[in-house]
Amino acid sequence: MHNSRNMNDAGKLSELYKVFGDETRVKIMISLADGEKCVSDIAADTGVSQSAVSHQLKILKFSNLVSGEREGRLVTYALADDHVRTIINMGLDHIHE
Amino acid sequence: MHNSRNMNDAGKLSELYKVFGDETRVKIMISLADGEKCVSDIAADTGVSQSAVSHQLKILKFSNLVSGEREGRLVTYALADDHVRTIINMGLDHIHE
DNA sequence: TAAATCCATGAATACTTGTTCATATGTTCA
DNA sequence: TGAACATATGAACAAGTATTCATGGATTTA
Repeated sequence: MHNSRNMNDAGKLSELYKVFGDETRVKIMISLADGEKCVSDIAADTGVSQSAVSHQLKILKFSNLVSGEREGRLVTYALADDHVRTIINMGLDHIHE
Repeated sequence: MHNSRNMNDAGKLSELYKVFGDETRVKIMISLADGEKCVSDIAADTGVSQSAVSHQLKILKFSNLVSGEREGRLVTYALADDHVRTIINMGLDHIHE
């Protein structure tokens, strides 16, 4: 017997976790957990090309996991809220146990 | 500057979340959060074909997110531990906020 | 043992998605 | 305004993966 509330949740939940399911995006979020950074610094920190970082930042921003703000010719990105940090940290705990 | 510990973590972390990033697998885990079930009951509960359920259960078991045990001609699956339940519930909290 | 039931699995297909490459847009400064 | 720098973006390509279909393997029971 289907539970439509849960089934609906399953779709939303998988969409959320799908965003965390990419190494580049996780690298970006771990990098930002250190503090806000501009795109080129993220690229340097993660070893991912500027273009790839920019593409992934767009996805992260659309998913409300990071926020971006232009400051001059730089655009500074930051984790959207502590929830993101919590999800990352909980995963790290799971891995390290 | 790369931090090899974090970069390594990023890979493991994304692998973990990737497993949660599929609607069918989330449906299965939500179904199992209700209690252990055999494959055909999971299929009925989620509306996913027996074959697809079986394929995904294999992935979930390999990832140590569920455990399976044959009992006669049935095979009963259950969530591996409370950690899985926690990850699911945390995601649900995030979605419902 | 034969039939029925339950589950697993391999192959094929279709779909999604992440990266690269080239280039466009936006911003500062000389 | 032109040059240089920072970021964004579209197209194309490649890689990964979830489902279906058909079938094989395992277990019970008549």
